[in-house]
Parts: sequence; structure tokens; C-alpha cells
Amino acid sequence: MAMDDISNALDHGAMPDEVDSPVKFLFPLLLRRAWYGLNQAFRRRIVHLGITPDQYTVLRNLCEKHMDGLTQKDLTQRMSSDPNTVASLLERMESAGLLTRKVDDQDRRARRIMLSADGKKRFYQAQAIAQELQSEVLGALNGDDCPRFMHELGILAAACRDAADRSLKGTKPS
Amino acid sequence: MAMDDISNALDHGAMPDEVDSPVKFLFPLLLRRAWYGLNQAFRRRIVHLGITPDQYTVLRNLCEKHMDGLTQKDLTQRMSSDPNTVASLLERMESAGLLTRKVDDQDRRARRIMLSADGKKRFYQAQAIAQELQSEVLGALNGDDCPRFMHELGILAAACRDAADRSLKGTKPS
DNA sequence: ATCAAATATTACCTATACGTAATAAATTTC
DNA sequence: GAAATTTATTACGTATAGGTAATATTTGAT
Repeated sequence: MAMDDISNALDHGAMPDEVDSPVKFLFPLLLRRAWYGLNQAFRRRIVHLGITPDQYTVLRNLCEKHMDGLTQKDLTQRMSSDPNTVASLLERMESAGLLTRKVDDQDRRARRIMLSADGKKRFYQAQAIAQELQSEVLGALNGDDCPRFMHELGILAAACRDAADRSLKGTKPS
Repeated sequence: MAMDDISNALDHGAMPDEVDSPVKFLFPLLLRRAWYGLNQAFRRRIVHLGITPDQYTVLRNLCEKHMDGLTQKDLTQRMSSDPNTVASLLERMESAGLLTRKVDDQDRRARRIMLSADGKKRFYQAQAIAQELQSEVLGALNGDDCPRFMHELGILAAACRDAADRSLKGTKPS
């Protein structure tokens, strides 16, 4: 409800005596705060389902119009993640019976991931919770501002990913 | 540059054939993409300084007007983090000579963290890189839109943190 | 002063995040 | 069409993220 600009954004977690530096570095600071907060909230709300936020992300990707499954590479790209991370994540999820992995017919290097019935069931339970959580959080924003905000966040997300790609080799500035 | 609304935001990392689900869950998706991308970019750009993005965050907090140092608890709150994570993070950073830890005089349960000369030096080197990275990323946005966006992101970050706090005990909905 | 409750850290455990190297299978090249 | 190259995954190691329990102190109540 407060309309005071930047100071508002700094209130949470800021003790006294910080005055100069952070204002020029607000974006990473707020992004971190939002991501960690959202993640913690979601983890705490789905712990009784026996899955983690990242595992939920896997389930979501597998559920979205992919009855033929996905390869680990596909998942890695969709999750903005890493092949190693995805591999161990899927290993745990396979042990937990959430999904199955089988060598792909066309490309025997790849593993095709398929959701199990139990995985699908738990996903839908978690999705309802995710929906509720997102509603609570976005409720803090004026409904009218939301679409524009998401549009801009999408632009910045793409810019961040581009920056990461550029930073990989020596292709930094140009 | 493109003014097509939501579809734009989904382009990156989205293969064909997804149509229905993700639109209602854009916020977590884009937040994840932005955070992971920004983090990857920064990690890759500061690896030569021998510090990680999280270690940079510690250094930044220690550098911001705190010549008397901070306790681990202070740091934990400022970083939206966890006592365990901060403890092991500081342990590594102490071994690396970036900071020192000594028992607090007033409260002997607490450890007061002080930046070392080397830590401060490496922080300033990293800060220049952080500044450049943020400029590159925010350059994707119209300069005029930036302050309002940051304001709204701050509101959502606070809402996420609140949601996490509420989700801890049984205090979910009310 | 004394004992109970609150608090700052640590210890230990599981789950990512991600870099490097190894492996195996597909693709390209000559 | 066999060798070189690219590519999907795994193996292994270090750095967070964070839950639970133990420890050491401080504070509060009697």
C-alpha cells in the first residue's frame, strides 16, 4: 500500500545504517530475495507430498503436453539447468517411483523420461498448492500492473540467460 | 523491442507444442529463469577472482557500512539465507582468507565476522563486474520502465518472503 | 542466585548447482 | 566406410540450501 519508491523495497532484511551501495544493485538483490522466498514457501507447502520444488519443476515439464516423454537434454534446457543436476535429480525421482527412464529408440545415447501414474498424481496435488501460492504472492500487486510486469520480467529473464551464454566463452562484451 | 505480450516471454527454452498450462504459472517460471541466468553469468565472470556469487553476497554485506562487522545471524537475515548455509559458507571463506571470525564480546554465543584486506580488495574487483553485468541486463528494458519495475519486484520479493514465513508453521491462509 | 526458556552456532544429512573428465553412440568428413 | 568430431549422459568433486538435533550462552522468572 505504501507508495514510497525504493526505500520500501529495501525495508525487508535491511538493518539500520546502510545508505549508499545497494541502490545501484537492486536487481540482483530483489531477484534473490524473491526467488529464495518463493522457493522456501513452496518447499514448505509440498514437503508432505514427498517432492521438492525442483522435482515439481520436472513433473510440470513432463506433464505439459509431452505424452511421448522428454530426453534429459530437453529437460535441462527447459529448466535452465545443467545436465549433471538433471541427471542426479532424475535418478532420485526414478528411485522414488515418480518416473521411468528408458534408452531412446532413435538415439541410443539419450534417455527418454516418462511420468509414472504416481508422479502425475502427486504433480496435480502440488499444482493446486502452487496455484494458491502464486495467487497469494501476486495479490500484493495491483492486478492491472501484473501483465506488464510479467512481460518485463520475461524480457529480463531472457537478457539474463543471454548474458550467461555470452559469459561462457570469451564472448563477453560484443 | 517486440510488443507481443506473453508469448515473447515463453520463447526462450520452450520447444514446440506447449499451449495451455504455463501461462497461469508464469511468475515462478520467469523468476527461476532470471535468477539462474544472472547467477550463471556472474559466476562465470568472477571465477578468476576465486569467489562465487554467494561469497560475493557475503562480501557485499560486510562492506556496506559495517566496520564493526556482522554476526552470522545478521548475515543470515540479510541474505535471505539459512544459518547452516551461512556457517559453512563462512567457514570456507575464512579458510580462503577472505574474512575472520571471532567470538563476540557482548554475546559469546555469536561470532562477529570481519572482512580481511584481501576480501575487501577482491570484493571491489567483483563489484565492478557486477555493475557491468547489471547494466547489460537492465539495458534490455526501457530505462523509463526500470524504476517502476524495481518497485514492483520489491513488493513481490517481500510478498514471497512473507509467504515463506507464513508457510513455516500452520499459519498458511489467514 | 537458580532453573527454565530462548538464542547463536555447529554437526550431520539430503538435495541441488555446476565444473571437468570419461563413455558411448551418432554425425560428419575425407 | 573408417576415422575424427560432435553430442547425451554419467562419474566425481566442490559449493550452496536447508531440515533436525546437539551445544553453549544469555535471559527471564521465581
